[in-house]
Amino acid sequence: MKKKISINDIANQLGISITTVSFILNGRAKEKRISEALVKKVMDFVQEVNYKPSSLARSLRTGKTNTIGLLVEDISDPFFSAIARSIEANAYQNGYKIIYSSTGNDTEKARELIMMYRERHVDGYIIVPPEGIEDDIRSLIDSGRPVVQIDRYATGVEADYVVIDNERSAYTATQHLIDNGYKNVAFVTIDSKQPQMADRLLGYQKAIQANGLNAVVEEVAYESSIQAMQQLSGFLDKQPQLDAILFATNYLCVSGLKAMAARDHQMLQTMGIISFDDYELFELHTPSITSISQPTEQIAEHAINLLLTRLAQTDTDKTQHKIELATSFMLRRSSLSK
Amino acid sequence: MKKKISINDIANQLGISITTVSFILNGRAKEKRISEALVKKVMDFVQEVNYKPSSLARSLRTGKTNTIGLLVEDISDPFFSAIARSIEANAYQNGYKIIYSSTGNDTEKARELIMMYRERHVDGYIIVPPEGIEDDIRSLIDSGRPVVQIDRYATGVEADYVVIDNERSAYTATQHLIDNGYKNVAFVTIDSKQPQMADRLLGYQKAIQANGLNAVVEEVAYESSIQAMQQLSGFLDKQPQLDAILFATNYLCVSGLKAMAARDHQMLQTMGIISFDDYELFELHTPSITSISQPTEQIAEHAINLLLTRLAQTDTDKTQHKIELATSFMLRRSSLSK
DNA sequence: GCAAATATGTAAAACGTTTTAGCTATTACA
DNA sequence: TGTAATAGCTAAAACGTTTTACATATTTGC
Repeated sequence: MKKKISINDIANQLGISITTVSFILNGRAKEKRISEALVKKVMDFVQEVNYKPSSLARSLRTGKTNTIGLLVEDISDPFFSAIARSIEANAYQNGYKIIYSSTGNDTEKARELIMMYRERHVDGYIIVPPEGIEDDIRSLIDSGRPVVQIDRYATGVEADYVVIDNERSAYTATQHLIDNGYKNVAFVTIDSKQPQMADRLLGYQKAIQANGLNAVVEEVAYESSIQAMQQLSGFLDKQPQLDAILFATNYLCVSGLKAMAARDHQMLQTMGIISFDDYELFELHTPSITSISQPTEQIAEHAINLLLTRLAQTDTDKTQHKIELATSFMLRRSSLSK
Repeated sequence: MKKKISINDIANQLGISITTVSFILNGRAKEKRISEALVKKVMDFVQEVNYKPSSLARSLRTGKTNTIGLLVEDISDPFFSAIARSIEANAYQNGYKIIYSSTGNDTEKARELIMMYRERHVDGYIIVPPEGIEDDIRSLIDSGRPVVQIDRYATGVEADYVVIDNERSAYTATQHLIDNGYKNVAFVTIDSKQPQMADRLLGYQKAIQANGLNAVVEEVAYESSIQAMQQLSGFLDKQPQLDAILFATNYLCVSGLKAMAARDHQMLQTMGIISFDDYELFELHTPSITSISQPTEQIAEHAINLLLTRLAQTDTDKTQHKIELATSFMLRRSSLSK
């Protein structure tokens, strides 16, 4: 348990000033005209004693922590963990570390977490914003801390975001079902008014309307898989005419699949099913499930790039960057027609 | 973009010393006999200006960052992300933040990450150790930094760990297959000599031997799902006598399922299948797949508790804590008998 | 031979806390 | 009245960096 060595120790042992050591360590030797000989001497010594600067002290002085705060809804959700993985890889390549948390889509928790991140002097934020977090995000922006939102965005806040084309994706999927002969297409979503869900609903509605069909929308107050499954089971009972369902999220679809499997295995074969968010399960399921796949790597890449750009520029550019990515349609089930 | 306020500003504005403010903020007012009146005055002021102490400065002074470094193999793996989620929840309740990374089971990357964590003065470590990381972990322990390993452990290192009873789980699963009439049970694993895999193999071998059967072991050099699927497809070709397979990890099983589905759908119905690590997919798969489910919350809870205990005690207790948890057998497939 | 330019380096402040050691005024006690 | 105890508060060092502003010696140009 040897004592940690500091820049001071180095300076003392070498009989030079800590300023010199600092300059050398920060690669400003040429600029500061430090002799090659001294540079070598210091570097060798640093190597020998395996000195590592304290990022704490450095951060205190410079005001930069090289840390990015990542706030997702649930890190154990495959969609978010895939994004987290990509963000992490990108960030590390650029010398940034990630500190993450799950909000559980709870506004109060998210608010607390943002406060914690602030106290820790996180340099930038990547946030999946829950409802009601608008002011907190605005406050971050106003105090010069860059924020990039992903998956959805807080309305009325001029923070960058990268999302997918929800309305078009939902429209295309619905139209696809209709084109394949389904006439009673339902939309199963969660009870959220956030834009990503609103847009999906809108896309569905427009497609239904364009084809002169009847819209059937079921909002699930998702708490647990079991509870959702029960609600959906009841829904299926009440709407026996349905021949297809578009699910707004992958976990809703999973609950739906469970509900159908539990009540009537035949239904799984005949029902037209499409889900938002791809999932390994959908590929292997019998029958396999067509899905709207989100480009997680692209989302992560755009988000981190936006953030790094903001972090690099000193002047606070006020123009908001809005990125809307296309989804890819994972057409699986050849049985996707009547 | 108002200036950040410091303890100094408070002291100045109130005409008192920063020492006093610090004592009050740290709840040491009574102990230090600060008058109630002054305490209130300071507290009110702090509230009013919404002062938040800089954790950086505090950490620099105290040497504690209240941060835990989490190093898993891959945060986007459902098993690890579930653990991460539980660890996160527990840590936050105790005032700790998590900073995480994925090693990809790459020793060099893990080594770098540990160095970064060190530089950042992470208080404690929770690590899924790759092979060859023994010295680095030992070095952490020797310098008084607590480390808890999960899922597996570096051999010959006296660091706490929490794992599952791999040998027994594999034995039980193998025996279960045999009890149900399967006679040619293979074990599909990855090409790793790490203890968790070695123990699974051992459990399988002992069960096979106890029943006087022949062991068939396939080691997959897992790189991608596709590549694993191809290798397994070849394996199935070469071993037509097989009637059951025990998979050492869930992703191997998924690759196996894909391989079987691609070549011969009938095989899926007749083959006895059990996989390590439960996965939502296994429940919904047709037929559903029996699995050995790891208690992720328990693993997380034990890990964080071990770590917090170490962090709390000042004396460096050298006794190593080894926790081995039981798995639960998710018996799914009623067809799990010939 | 002397001013200016250049080469090589350093002292000290600052970042925002915590904590040790101590100071002054009042009260208690005999 | 003199001394000890207590109540209430504070000065200053320390944590480990970065950075501004300057110091000293050497070389160059003429």
